[in-house]
Amino acid sequence: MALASAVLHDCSDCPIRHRAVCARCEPDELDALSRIKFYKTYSAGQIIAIRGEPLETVASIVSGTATLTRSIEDGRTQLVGLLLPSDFVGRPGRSEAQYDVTAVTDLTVCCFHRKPFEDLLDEMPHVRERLLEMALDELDAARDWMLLLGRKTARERIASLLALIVKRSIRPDGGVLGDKGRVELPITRETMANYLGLTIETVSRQLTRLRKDGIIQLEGKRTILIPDFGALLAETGDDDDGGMIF
Amino acid sequence: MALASAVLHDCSDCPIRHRAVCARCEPDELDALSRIKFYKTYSAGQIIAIRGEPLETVASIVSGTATLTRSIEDGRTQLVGLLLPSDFVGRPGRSEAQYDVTAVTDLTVCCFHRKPFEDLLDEMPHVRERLLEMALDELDAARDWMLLLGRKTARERIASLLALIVKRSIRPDGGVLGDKGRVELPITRETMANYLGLTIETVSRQLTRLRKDGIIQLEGKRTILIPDFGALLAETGDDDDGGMIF
DNA sequence: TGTCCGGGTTGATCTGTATCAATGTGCCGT
DNA sequence: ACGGCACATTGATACAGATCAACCCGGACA
Repeated sequence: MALASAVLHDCSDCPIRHRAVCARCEPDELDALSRIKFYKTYSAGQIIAIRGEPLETVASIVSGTATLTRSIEDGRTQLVGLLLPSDFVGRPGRSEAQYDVTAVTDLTVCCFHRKPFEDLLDEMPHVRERLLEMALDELDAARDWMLLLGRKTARERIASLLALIVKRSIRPDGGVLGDKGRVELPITRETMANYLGLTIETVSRQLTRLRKDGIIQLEGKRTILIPDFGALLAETGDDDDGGMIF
Repeated sequence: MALASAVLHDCSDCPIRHRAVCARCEPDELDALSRIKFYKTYSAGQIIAIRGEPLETVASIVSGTATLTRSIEDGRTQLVGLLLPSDFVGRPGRSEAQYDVTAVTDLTVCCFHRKPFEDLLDEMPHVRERLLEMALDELDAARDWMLLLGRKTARERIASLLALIVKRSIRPDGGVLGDKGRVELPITRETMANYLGLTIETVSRQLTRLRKDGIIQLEGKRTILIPDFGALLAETGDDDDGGMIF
């Protein structure tokens, strides 16, 4: 298969590398995708989709951050997915949003209408194969998060989240976004709390504790320096490094 | 496509209906599957796979219950999946177990060696399509569970688990396993606790509270009667009924 | 028939995190 | 330069659920 050695391949003129859609595509397939794709932008805080309401598009995140949330009427909210550039959102075969989707920063997405996208899937079996791999990766990530939510302490949760964001900042090609050891948090304390199943006060307290213990340094509210990534990993409660090599 | 009207189709002589593998298969495809399948049995408590160790098979649960767990060295354990008859376990393309898999009752599984199964996948695109649907369903379930683990109270968690087991006891063809309103718990209090992110003591206490409040009746340790399923659902903390119709 | 043992329940107490409340901080618009 | 506001930190207290501990129950087995 041509292009197979490149794990990810740019989607024609897409400024980012779609993890699912464009990997392993032939040039004519990229053309076919290009004909049905279109871009959309959202501003920070904007609601993209609401659970239960019609959603007739699927999309790749081009830039910015979005969240998937589930919540109960009394206001309790749980973040169930963090969408970063190259992530895919939307489910082939389903015409209603299953989660609330919100832009937490300014956001650009590359969209496809669901129906023509599904038609293309039938012509490009490797895209469906790739979607299956991604879905299984997401499932593994969700189950890791279940361990975090069910059994980890507040401190371990914070450390795990920071480690996750660092790992996600490292591109699959090995390049690093930004300085090594400096993490730009793409989310507020409230979003962190909703991801971790904690309150913002507990998030804040544990961040200061980690700072006082020398595990992290805070540079402003949103930038975190990690002098020793191994020390951070040791705080996550995980046995292993989650498959990272250093 | 023949057999499409039957949502599930028996895999040749399999005593159960595989949700993924055999749905929508043509007779010759069922034959091909039959040639590479084999059965295995485990006794209650037996370990089937260990995270990180080689696992060269995928399988469907025929009868009995198994669990997927993740745990940390200090003993904290989180159940990340409950495997009931017709569930699929194992990941195409991966040769190591990602979770600990344990039989909690006597168990029969229908196995396929990974490699020939993957080869068949390439010849039967609808099986991969079905696997994608299942993976996405599992992902939705995992995310629902994240809401439970992150934000629900102990009482809501117990009610949610009971509701889940009731729902899973209802076959997709509409038939009900066992009496309506009578649930046979396939798992111990410890397993329940590990699924719900609680301790066994809390599980026990909340079950007695639900009993005293008339939501459930306990008949022995493992059998639960639910006089009013709606009342149970009202205790789960969920807005809706999860797509069930009554 | 006794006792052993895994699983379950119940009680007393402890503790990590939530809750309630006050204060700090940076940024934007005017 | 100055409110005003959203976001964040810090402190005091409350409480749900964990922990520690005792006891119960029923089945296996000598």
